[in-house]
Amino acid sequence: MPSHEGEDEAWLPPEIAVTVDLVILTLRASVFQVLLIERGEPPFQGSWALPGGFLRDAEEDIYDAALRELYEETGLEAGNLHMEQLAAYGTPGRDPRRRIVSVAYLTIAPELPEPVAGTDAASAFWTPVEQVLDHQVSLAFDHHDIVSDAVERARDKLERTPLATAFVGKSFTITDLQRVYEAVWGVSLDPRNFYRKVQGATGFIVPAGSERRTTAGRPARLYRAGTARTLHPPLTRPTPSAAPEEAR
Amino acid sequence: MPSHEGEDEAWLPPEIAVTVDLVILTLRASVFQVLLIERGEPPFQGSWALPGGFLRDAEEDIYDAALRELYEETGLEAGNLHMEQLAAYGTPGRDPRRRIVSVAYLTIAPELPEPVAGTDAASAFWTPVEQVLDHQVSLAFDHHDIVSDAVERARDKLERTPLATAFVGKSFTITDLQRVYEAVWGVSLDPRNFYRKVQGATGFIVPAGSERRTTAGRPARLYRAGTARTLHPPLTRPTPSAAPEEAR
DNA sequence: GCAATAGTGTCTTTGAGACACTATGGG
DNA sequence: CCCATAGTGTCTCAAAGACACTATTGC
Repeated sequence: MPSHEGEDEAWLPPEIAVTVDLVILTLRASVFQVLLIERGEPPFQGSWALPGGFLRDAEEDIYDAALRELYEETGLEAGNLHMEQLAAYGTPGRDPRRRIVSVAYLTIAPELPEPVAGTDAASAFWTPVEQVLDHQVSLAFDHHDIVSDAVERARDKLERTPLATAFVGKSFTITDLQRVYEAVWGVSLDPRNFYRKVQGATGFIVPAGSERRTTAGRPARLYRAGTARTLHPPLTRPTPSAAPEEAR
Repeated sequence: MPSHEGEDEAWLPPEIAVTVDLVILTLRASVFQVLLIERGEPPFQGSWALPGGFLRDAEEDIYDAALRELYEETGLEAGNLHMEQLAAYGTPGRDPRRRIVSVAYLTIAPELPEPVAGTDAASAFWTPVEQVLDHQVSLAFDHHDIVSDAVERARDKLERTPLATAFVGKSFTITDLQRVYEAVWGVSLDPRNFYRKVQGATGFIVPAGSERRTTAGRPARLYRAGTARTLHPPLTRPTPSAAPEEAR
């Protein structure tokens, strides 16, 4: 990597501020929801946005910063939570104040006992993902795009990874899992075929002993997540383009 | 996003340098290769590394910076090339000089007429991907991890997107495509089944008129990439874990 | 008994993999 | 003719989707 574009010796790289943005997804009452906050400061004061913030200092790891923001915004601890990096967003002008590169994280949380607890609880709330995707609510910065990317990533990973188990508690029924797939994919699935496929995916779920009583009907067996990191065979999503004819 | 961790008013976000790193993948003589350079400056002077560099200034878009580096290192222009963001890498200490966040890009190039042309051609060379994955060559910084992630991404996208067409020229034969899959996945495929699957994937390839003569054998029909953005049905990779039994 | 949910079995169609065969070029 | 590569057909098995049926609870 010789000389930087042939500039003079005094050339120094531009100094840029780095933030993390969190797309925290969950199911609440079988509805696929994302955590949003109302911004208390400019820019976009009063607008809705993803939780997030600047790296605390030049020594903080990006992943650690995401964990820290997660805790500050929701009170959630790292344990048992799925969090993975989504992408970096750094278009000049995405923040009107200054140049910022934001690293977005995708976080999946099981349904929580209380709406949202944490430092900024007052201004944080769950919103149906569909309302964001449909532009029924508009978000600050490029956060709409980030949510879109995160949802697409989640939908995709449901097919070939046990990600769905991150949406439910340690023990869950097969019907619980089905609700995850239905809510995230926005489809309805045949429970009998779903049973067969989930059971057939090696290492996806393993029996967890007891049963769960429900208000009505036969009690369901409980399962917990298996050790598989990928699903064989995968749980394929019903093709949204029902008949992909004529691709010319 | 109220007060930043309750620090005093004078808190300012840390200033961080942003770089781009390019994982440029291609097939050369049916071998899956990645473009590496020999570093001419510290740190890691003399080591092999991915091409890349700092953002030129605070107004340069990250994607544009990746395009610029691509041109500077290889002479390749944006057109007809596949380039997508891979991920951000920002572990403190990954660069011994200072804190750096690097945004890696995955680039797929068709086999090029000459080895590598460009500003830094002298120090750039193609290396078999397998040698990098196997640690037969070691790379500066965390570039080994970046290459691993890039290869995994490419392998994955071959299954469900027409990414393979980015490895070949505008016109190609089905056998050309098969060589891409075989080299990237590191497997050998049955040409007859491959034919059926590629032809059956709607919008993957469309006939391109003429035929191509080869040194021996029947001339092959030429195709060009179709308009499909995803493959239905997908071209599934032979399960590397042949029999994923006993996932407990 | 009835309502409601959990779980099983069976049939049909589709696609994957194995592999025999035909087609068309150059020597 | 032979060799090499291109392309087709056929069989078997696995998995997806549709859907009838049985099982176990609360009332």
